[in-house]
Amino acid sequence: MLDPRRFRQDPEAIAEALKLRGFELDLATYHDLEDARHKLQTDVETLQHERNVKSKHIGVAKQRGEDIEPLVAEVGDLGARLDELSGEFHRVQEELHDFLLHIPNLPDASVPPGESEEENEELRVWGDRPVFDFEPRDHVEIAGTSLDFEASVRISGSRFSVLKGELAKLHRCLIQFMLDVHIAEHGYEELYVPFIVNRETMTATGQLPKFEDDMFFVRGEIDRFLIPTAEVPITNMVRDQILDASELPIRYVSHTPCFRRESGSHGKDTRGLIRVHQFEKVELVQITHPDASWEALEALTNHAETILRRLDLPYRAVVLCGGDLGFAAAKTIDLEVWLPGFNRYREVSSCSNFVDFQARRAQARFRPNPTARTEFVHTLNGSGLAIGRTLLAILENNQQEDGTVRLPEALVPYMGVEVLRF
RNA sequence: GGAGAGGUGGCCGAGUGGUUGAAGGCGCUCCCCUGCUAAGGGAGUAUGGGCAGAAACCCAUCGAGGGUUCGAAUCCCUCCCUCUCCGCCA
Repeated sequence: MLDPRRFRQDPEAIAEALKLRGFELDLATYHDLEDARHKLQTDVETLQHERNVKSKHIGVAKQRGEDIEPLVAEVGDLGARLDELSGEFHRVQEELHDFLLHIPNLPDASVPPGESEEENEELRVWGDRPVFDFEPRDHVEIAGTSLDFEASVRISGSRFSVLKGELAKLHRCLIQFMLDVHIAEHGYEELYVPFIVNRETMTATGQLPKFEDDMFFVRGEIDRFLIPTAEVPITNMVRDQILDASELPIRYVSHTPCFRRESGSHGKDTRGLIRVHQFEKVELVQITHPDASWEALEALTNHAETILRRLDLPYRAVVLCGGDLGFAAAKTIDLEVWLPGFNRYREVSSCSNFVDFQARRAQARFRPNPTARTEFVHTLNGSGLAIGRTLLAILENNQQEDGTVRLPEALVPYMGVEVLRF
């Protein structure tokens, strides 16, 4: 959520800034709501004050043993008027709050203009794309029967996967490898978290209220959702907390499954492991001091890149343009791995700084020093990395003519072999 | 799933209808005292909002939401959560 004060001060400037991401702010509605809110709040608080004062008089009079009837009569229909006005006030306040919850974060000044991923800006390219003296296959062909979509369709439907044997093991080893690096070398603390979360949690990180249709809903006594990313439970570790400045930065890493409806992507990426309803991810989250978040974004991105480099996977880093930026992000750097089977780069990690946008929704604060007022922390996250896509990148980049796959050195100790045969 | 007990500030904890945003303690901040250490004395110390900030003033908040009342931390209802015992279970 954006700062309501900043909003009040200069809504036009906010509208202008949001244009970069292609968001048209409804200023007329905003002004109507804000004006109504202001008037109602003043009126309601005046009436409440009046009621409080009179009630106190009654209390004092009663204690003295005086007749309180005239005083009670004096209060008259104050309660009724107050009920009516405060009802209206709360309706407007809620409407305004809901309006603000649907507004995306402001793009950082360094975010390039643009409408779609076509206009993302390439930051750097790493590694040599493999050259094959045969026609490279895609991961579905390479994995053969180890990737059993016939089974996953029977079990669940389209956009799920069943991995078998060595392929399933490689999947597990990738998770282990990534966790090991981030914990031992990058200073992250590992978390095990719930995969089913409540509405408040989903609202704090920005998935709700706007993107409810993209989420898997779990029916029950209270509304719950399957997490679309570990960012959701991890960032909510600090929801409603007042941290001590000395606790920052907090670095968490967690491996979780991620569940996505992919509702708007019918017919897109239907082959293989690229876009599925359930996939695994090792996620990095940082909670930082507001002054430290941009530096932290660089560090976090580098932590994710380290995994790609250790796995000898050619990749590039791109800055997302305004139009491609996610709802809650102020700036995002995507890491895209080269996929020979598709002859293109595909996203394996998305590293974002949300500045205080999520923190404000989550009421995640810290105290700069023992006597100071609280301030919102900054939150960041990035995949380190998406497991399924990394897995297929390894298959496709390291395939050999005979259909075997040579493992990157970093994985050999985990797998116990150097070459996989499917 | 059954029975019971609870949810109050950073923490512990008092408070069953009236100047209670909340006693007391711990912790923390500042000051004083003390030749180190230990200890002592004083003052301060919730969050958000009205309102960019400061002061003053005002409003809201005692798990959440409703209700009763002139007035609710306190009474009533619904929900959520925690703990104890029993049952069940990996």
